[in-house]
Amino acid sequence: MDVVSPELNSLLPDEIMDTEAIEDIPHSQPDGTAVQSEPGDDTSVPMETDTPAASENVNLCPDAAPTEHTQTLTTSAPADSTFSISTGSQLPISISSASSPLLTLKPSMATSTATTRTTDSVTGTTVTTSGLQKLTAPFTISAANHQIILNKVASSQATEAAKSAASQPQVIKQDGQKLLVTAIGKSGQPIVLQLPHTGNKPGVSQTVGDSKSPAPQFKVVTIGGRSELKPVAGSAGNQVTTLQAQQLKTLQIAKKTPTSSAAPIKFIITKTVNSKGLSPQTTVSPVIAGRVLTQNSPTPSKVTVVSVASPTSNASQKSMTLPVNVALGQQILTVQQSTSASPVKVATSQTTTQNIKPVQSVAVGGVGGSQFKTIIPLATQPNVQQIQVPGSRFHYVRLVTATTASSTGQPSGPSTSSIQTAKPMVVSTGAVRMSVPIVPAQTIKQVAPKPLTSAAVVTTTQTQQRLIMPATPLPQIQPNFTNLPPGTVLAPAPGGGNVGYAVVPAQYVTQLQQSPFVTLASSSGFPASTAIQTQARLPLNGLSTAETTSRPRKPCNCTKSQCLKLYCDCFANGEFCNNCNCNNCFNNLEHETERLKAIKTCLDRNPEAFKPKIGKGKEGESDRRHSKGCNCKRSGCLKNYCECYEAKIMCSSICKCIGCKNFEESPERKTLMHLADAAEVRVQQQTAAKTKLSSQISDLLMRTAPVISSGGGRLPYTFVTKEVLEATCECLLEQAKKAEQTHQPQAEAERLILEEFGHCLMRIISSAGKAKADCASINC
DNA sequence: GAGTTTGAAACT
DNA sequence: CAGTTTCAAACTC
Repeated sequence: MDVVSPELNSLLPDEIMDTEAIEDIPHSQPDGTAVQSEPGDDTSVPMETDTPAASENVNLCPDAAPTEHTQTLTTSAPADSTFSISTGSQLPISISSASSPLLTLKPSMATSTATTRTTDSVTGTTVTTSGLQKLTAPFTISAANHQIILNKVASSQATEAAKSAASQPQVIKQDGQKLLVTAIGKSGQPIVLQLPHTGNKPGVSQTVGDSKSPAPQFKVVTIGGRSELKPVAGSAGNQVTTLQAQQLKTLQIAKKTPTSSAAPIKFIITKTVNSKGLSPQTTVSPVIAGRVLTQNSPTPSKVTVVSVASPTSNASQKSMTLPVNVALGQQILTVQQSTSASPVKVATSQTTTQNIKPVQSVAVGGVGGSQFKTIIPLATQPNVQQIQVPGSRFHYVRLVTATTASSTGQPSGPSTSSIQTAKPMVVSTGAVRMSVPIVPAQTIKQVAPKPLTSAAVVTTTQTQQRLIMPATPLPQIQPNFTNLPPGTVLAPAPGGGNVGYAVVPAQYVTQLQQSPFVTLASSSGFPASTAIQTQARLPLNGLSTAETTSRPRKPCNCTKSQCLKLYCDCFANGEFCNNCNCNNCFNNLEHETERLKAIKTCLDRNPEAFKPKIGKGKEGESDRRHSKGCNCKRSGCLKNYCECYEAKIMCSSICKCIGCKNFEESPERKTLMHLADAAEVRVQQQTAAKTKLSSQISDLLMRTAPVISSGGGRLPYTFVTKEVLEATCECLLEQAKKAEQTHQPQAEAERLILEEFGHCLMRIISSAGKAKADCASINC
């Protein structure tokens, strides 16, 4: 299976994290395509925050004994001890194990994430591990010091070396219980994760979660960003299991600096913890840029997520009560890098038999079976997993089909562990998974488009969706993220098994979910009920969010541009054409390749092509002005031909217009504005009147429906309904009370009541007349 | 709705 | 960078 090229991966925001299920082959994608890593994939997948390649290939455990207390990760990989994690036909990830002490997790697609679903060998609980993304981290596991060193695949050479040695079992030593993660930050400083020492010797089964052995803890350390511990509620189904093998951790570590985003930080953590032999002291010691965070947990079986270098840590440290199973000792930590320094929201898919509400679970699988399971309650439905990335303007939603998201646990005995069966790990491929930023129903602050390499974070209320990302491997296309329009949504492109992400306007997510594509691409069928709700939009060309939100974009009518040029407003706004009148439209997912080329062309021509034209003006000038200015010659800049006028801003000094009348003192402009205002008021009034009338008519029609049905030859409207009678009577009674309270004479009271009755009759007649006329107009 | 006008985008 | 062409929206009838 083809994989997305590293170049393409480099284009994808690191925040985009998707998880795919890792399954046994029997649970693999319907087509059975297991992604195999390609040599070319071993080449460094460029990441903007990568440390120099030379330093990425890490071998931090020279003293590691290759065979001591180790188990191969790919127990059943027949030929090369390589198991592939296929993240679906579009998001393949392969993990190649090397026989050397170095254990290489090599996602063939950097942006792919993996959701590993394994079946606990003992408890039979199915656990889903999410979070492999951009996992280009060959890591070594030190047998001497309990360290696991994760690092990116710096070069193909390293990977090839790892591959060549794949025939040999992976050696993971548990002596140190230290976990070293490198290449996470730009600084190149490794992160050392100190694995908990359970005190148990390797190979000795230990029950985790019971009264004797508290649940193991592991700490997830992030570089930069605030920390927020994602509570992971262990469920009753998290039974204690005995581990015999490595434990897999998948960490997603954001690199970006924390932002003002209110989105909680979450991690996608997949961990297969082999707490056996680990000392009771659970310590995660990340070394970040020389900083070492060491936190000791009194309860070795507890998982702690710690955010490092989080200046704005507002979330209390929460412990994830993970029922970590005691196992032989080695841990596999996969670090999912993100350019965001802020931690990312953990999104893991839960697939258990437990009666748990929408949850996301961390599935843990190991040679000895699943070691623990993490259940993360979700606010959203199981099939729509939101991934909020603080520090990013994106909100991601992972669309998970029922195959993986809601798959039931596989009751399996101790001998049915998927990993134990040594079958290639294959991420559920048939499922449609998308990591797409979405804007929740409520408008949130988002981060303006910034270079991924930039640590600066600019918050903005803009929520406009733009499209930029390639869905197919297009190495030659490298959009300038600096100029990318905000609000990019990533989604897997349809139809292609080798495609990665497609840039989808956020609102298109809903479209996708409801479109046949999703249904077709999804092996299990994607519930349409997971539609994402309303989404805010960015100010468009200076218009406020409210304006753009309340006013749907006009459909384009392009005929010759294929909607792949800036002539097309949809394309220019970074949106897919939807409900447009265009012909031969290529501005859709089906033509993602062409579209991406067009995007690149536009960006090459004008790096700011997708930036809003209306921006902040110079100091002393209007707050809003056209970025380039207009060039009007004949319209006097008083027609919508003029982009300044269209944006309801005045021309500025940078405009090159001739005969401009779009300035402050222009009488023509004032007149036009007044007329426009008056017209707008009229339109609003008319709209309100129509709305009110329609409502009334609808109400009347509903009330009179039985009468209509029983019709006869009578007037189709019987307005003297029970409700009308009651209302009339109430009016009359009220009038009588009023007369009584005011001590009116009886004659006067009767007069008032009759008068009120007359008013009621008039209202009834009036309504009847209107309804009749309107009904006649609509052939009622 | 068809035709015209207009100016931005694209092209040379 | 300037001139020309293309294009689709805005506008007019």
